[in-house]
This record gives sequence, C-alpha cells and structure tokens, in this order.
Amino acid sequence: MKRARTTTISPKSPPHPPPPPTPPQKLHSRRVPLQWAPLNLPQSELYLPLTLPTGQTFRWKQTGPLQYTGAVGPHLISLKHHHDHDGAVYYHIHRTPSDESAAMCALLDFLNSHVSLADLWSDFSASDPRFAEVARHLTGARVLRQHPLECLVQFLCSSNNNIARITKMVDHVSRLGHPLGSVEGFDFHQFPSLERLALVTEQQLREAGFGYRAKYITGTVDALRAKPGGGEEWLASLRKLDLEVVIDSLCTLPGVGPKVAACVALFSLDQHHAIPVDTHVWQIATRDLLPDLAGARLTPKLCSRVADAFVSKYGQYAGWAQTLLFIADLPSQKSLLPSRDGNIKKNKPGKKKTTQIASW
DNA sequence: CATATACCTGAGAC
DNA sequence: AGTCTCAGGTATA
Repeated sequence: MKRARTTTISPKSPPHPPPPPTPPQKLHSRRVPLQWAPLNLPQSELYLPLTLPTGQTFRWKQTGPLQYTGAVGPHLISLKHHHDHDGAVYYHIHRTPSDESAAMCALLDFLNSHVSLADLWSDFSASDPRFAEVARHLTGARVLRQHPLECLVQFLCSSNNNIARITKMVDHVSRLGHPLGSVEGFDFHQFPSLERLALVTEQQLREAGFGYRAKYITGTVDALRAKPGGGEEWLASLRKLDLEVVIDSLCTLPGVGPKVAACVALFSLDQHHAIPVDTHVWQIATRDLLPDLAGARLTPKLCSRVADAFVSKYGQYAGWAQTLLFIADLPSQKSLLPSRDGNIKKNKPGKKKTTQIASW
C-alpha cells in the first residue's frame, strides 16, 4: 500500500512513543502525512536526482523515492517529484523559524529558480551537438546557489577524497549547527556559523577522521574570522566581484586551490562561468574540447586553458554546461546514455569506479 | 612556470 | 590477511 511518509521532529524519538501530554514542539503534529505544495517548477527545469546527489552538495539526503530532504539556511525542507503532473516538483517545509513564504523564498533562491534551464540548454545545444544529445537524456540538472560558507567547507573536505567519506565528514561538521529535526532516520542541522565552526579544534577533526583536511578547515575558519567585518560577509561580498578576483581571493585561504575555488564560485557565488577543473573534467576536456592536450598532465596553466575553452564554447553560463557534462560522465549515468561509438556502454575493466557517486 | 612528492583515510582490487 | 591503488586536490620544494 502506498502511504504518505511521516516525519518526527524531535531527534531520536523511539518507534512508538506515547504522545507526551504537552509536546515540546507544537509546530507540527506527529505522524501525520506530509502536506505537499507545488513548487511551480516542471521536471524539465528541476530534476532532483540530477541536481541534489551529483556532487554539488553533500548535505541533502534521499528520504524516499524521488524525494530528498535538506536544510536551506534555517529551513528544513523536503522536495519530491509527483508521479502525475509530469513529475512536477512539490515541497514540504518541516520546520522554519519564520513563515512558509520566507522558507519558500529561500528555497527558490537556493535553486537559482530565476535561471531558465530551457533557455540555457537551447543555447548550449545550438553550439554543441554533443551537448544536445546528452541533454536529451538528462534534463533538469540545475546549478545550486548555496550558502558560501557551507559550500566552502564542503569542498574543503572534498580534496583527494571520495564521496562516501566526504559525506561523512560534512555530516560531522554539520552537527556543530543547530539541530532541525529528523526525517526518515537522518538528522538534519542548520549549517554551523563561523563562530560555531571556530569551537572545533584541528585535533578534534583529526580524531574524527578528517586527516590533513583538518587543518584546512580550522585554518580557513581562522582566516575568515580575521576578515574585517566578518568572514561570512567577506565571502558574500565576493558575489559582486569578477571571477578572477573571486578565485584569487578564495585561493588565499588554506586548503583552497583552483578546483575548490571554482566549485565555491560556481555553486555559491553567482559565478556561472566558473569551471571546476578536476581530473574528471580534464578527461572530458581533452576528449571533446582540447584533443591536442590528450595525455598531458593537469597543471595550473592548463587548468585555466580548459576553463577558457569551456567559456569560449558555452559562454556566460559555461559552468552550467560543464555541470551537465560532468554528470553525464558519472558512471551512474553512462548506462543511460548512448556512448560515443553508438554501442551500449559496458563497464570498462581498466578503470573502475569504486565509489558510486549517485544511484537511483 | 612545470614537475615531483607528501599528505590522512578507508574501501576495493589483487 | 597483508599490500596496493585510488578517490572530484593542495602546499611545498
């Protein structure tokens, strides 16, 4: 039978607790089917499995079929596709300190909802047949607009690391923030402020398994706190600056190199033409964009050449194009796509991915 | 500038 | 079981 899913707000409530005489949280009643409201975004403009679990954020959890839950600032929100209505996106606000419309507003901002994916992809497809082919199979992959500090810390954790451990580390840091409740067994927290982050020591992070990234986090937190006016404001101020300045500024922080800087710029600082060039994108680029460089090693200089090539080809929103091409190259997606030579993709024995990046 | 190497950890592949 | 390699990099020499 199909039942609407239920949620509990208090952390760690036993399976069937007798209802307390006076519930601590009266915001939501317990064990009531969630109320879902339409988000006014068709599946073609937002397809959750291609947007939330594909490496932009590690803080959203799958809490049901085509359903994901995460924090947007202080708001705890679930999103899901409706089986009917062409798979349109619906939302449920589990908890918000203000009101529904404020949460909704924050959510639309988080989703960059003012950007029309249809327009973008039509442009990309016009300038690149391969993009057109890929896009036909993978519609609705958006670039998010995350909170800068939250985005930065997540990608500090990502260096030379795998998805499973990154997620674990991000979960650990997140627990420093204000708890927002639990959904389907996952505990959610507001991302900790700079002040909260400053309470944890490098040694504590190392003991928690962060390895050498422990000092990246404490070092960056310290550097941000030293900024006049506060680090969060400093980060936010980067949104109005040019990409080169943004990248250079971010790279002054310990643990932030070109790749992490580009991720933060693209996924949180409105730098829609930032191109995070990692080993993966390097493969894509030398295959499709700069075949001459195939076989070369990725140096900082070549890194910016790749970025330039993407921008030349796709323009002001090149980062959005790059994001889709990146997703298309994920092992979890390749099986859904026709391969270049037209054959059905079978896993190559040579290079195995041990980490499943996303599965659905 | 380009190249090489260390850096933490833990999950797979031999 | 004990190695080895690799994972969406960065900081140094």
